[in-house]
Amino acid sequence: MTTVSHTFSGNGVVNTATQARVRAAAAELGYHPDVVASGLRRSRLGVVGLVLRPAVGAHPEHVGDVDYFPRFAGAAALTCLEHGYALMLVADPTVPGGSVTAYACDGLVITDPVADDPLVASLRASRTPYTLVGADVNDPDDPRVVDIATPMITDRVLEHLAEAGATRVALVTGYDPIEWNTATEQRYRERMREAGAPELVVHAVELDGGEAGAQAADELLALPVRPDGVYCQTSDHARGLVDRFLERGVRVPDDIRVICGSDAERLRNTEPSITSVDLLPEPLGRQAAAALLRQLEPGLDLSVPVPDHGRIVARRSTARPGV
Amino acid sequence: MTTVSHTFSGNGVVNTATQARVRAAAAELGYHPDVVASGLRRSRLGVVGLVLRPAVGAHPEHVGDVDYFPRFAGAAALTCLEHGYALMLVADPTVPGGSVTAYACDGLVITDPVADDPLVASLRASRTPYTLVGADVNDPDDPRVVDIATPMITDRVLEHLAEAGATRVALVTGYDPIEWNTATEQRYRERMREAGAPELVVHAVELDGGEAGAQAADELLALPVRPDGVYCQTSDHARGLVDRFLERGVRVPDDIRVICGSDAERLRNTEPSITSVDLLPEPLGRQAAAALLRQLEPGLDLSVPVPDHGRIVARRSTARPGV
DNA sequence: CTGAAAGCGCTTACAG
DNA sequence: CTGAAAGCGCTTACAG
Repeated sequence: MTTVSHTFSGNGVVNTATQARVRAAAAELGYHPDVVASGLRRSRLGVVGLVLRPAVGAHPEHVGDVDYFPRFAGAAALTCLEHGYALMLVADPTVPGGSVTAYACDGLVITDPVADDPLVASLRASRTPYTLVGADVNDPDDPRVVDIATPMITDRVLEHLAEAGATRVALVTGYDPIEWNTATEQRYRERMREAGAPELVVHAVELDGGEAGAQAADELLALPVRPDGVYCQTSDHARGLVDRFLERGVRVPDDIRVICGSDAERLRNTEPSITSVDLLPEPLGRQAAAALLRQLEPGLDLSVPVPDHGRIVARRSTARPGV
Repeated sequence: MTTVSHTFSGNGVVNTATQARVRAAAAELGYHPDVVASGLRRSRLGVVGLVLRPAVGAHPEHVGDVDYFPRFAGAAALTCLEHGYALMLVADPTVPGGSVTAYACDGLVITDPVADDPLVASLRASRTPYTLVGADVNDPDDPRVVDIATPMITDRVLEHLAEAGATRVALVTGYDPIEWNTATEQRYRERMREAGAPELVVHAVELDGGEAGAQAADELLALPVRPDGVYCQTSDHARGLVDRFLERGVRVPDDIRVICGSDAERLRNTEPSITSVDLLPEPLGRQAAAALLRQLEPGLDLSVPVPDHGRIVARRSTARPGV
């Protein structure tokens, strides 16, 4: 048994000829080592977990912006596979009654952790390696965070709107307490204050985003100073918002320019098409996986490109009027 | 121990009050059942594996059409999570020296199995549940296949080219022995024979697709009868093919119409943009995951929409000349 | 309803 | 270099 174990794990010293005999016998018998038993014994399964926050287990229909998630996961998976790890997409184990599979992973990548994330607390307590994509807003100094550059992206968006001719810009953001929401709002308010402009912020619930976006449109149109530019973070909201504007006879982009914070299919082939930020999830996914693998195996040679953040895809909804 | 095991697994009978005490104690201690140990004992981990064929382990840079894979995996993952399973992206365990993690899964989904796939043979031998996406071309009657409707898609593509004015259509296909390649070629040849048209087939290697596509363009231009329409399956090939056409002064679509068999980012924002088939991987992913989950738990209530196959996204490269 | 005991298939010192 | 043995944390009949 020792010999077989050693030849497959590469741990002990085994005569090459013996190794060959072992492998030949294994092939003949269809034997291969049991990863689960080995994982139990060594407390190491060769699996990286990915949990998507917030709310994937709870509301599977709402995976943030649906175009973002598969691109992120795909890139992370390839990075893992290249280094002998599998990537497992797991449900949040802290939701009551939920699957606890996540705890089987050697480490976890968590996208968009919520404030005081209970899962992060639990991982810390059990000393499980983890990497966050976007910071816990109540713990901005955790070093195990992949930067998503929210303030810089906010700046770029506001500049783009200004160049498109907007002078009074509103923000439509969500309620989930994740960096993407809170840091965007914070930066937006800073910039408005610096410019002496009014801070026009509307919050929209994440669930049923189309309807929530329409309501946000109504709220914006009811403001004493009507905005002529809107930064709307999620694509569900942006879609509902623009449709409601049009219903009510408000022209996009002529009366109000709209930019969405996360690119998605539903922004492309519509009238008008909606400008958005491509968050470039692939390099982020590679980055996050690499950061975790480095914790799992400090010796690993992992060079991944440092991502650029937030490329703006200009579409009709921010074209200069008359263009 | 029995009591704790039973309260967490729901297997035996435990007094509700006792259950509450067990859970309270567990919460206080930070205890949760070890999925790996339980998996070892029960030979069931609660994990569905997904292996992407061909060649992901071997050539990670070449994941077929890169837009297809994450969309498929994302949809499959959501279906699994909704039913308490995790989805694990695993490397092919039959490649020598590769990770053997795939065998830890309760069942596997395999996309684009190659002819006489050794992994499929090994799963059959070990009676591991599996679902194939696209048939093994040497075993077309395996019932555990999710249909990818290659002949129907081929028909639609040829009709689209005909409507765009093409009268001599060539096919650029790959070498991998997967249904998508072989069934496309077979159907194409049938249709050409029926129409009394020449069968113009060029094979291009999958690796380094841009260069291979350029070479395919040269081959097509060297034919005695030059085609005026091309069905090019992969987006790498299509991109290289069209670029070479343009370099050599052949106009697309005026001289040759081009349609690509798999939609991808790189076909959209180029001059000319390239018409393609959106293979609608999301419903396929849901379908495949559901088929596997049904094998794992026959009682499961799984209703997934039956997918439509292959929606053609018309772009510039098949516009009627002069339009 | 709850303890004691065997065993899932490995890994890893430890003798031979 | 190769067997025998304990133990990873569960599950599951089996007594109490």
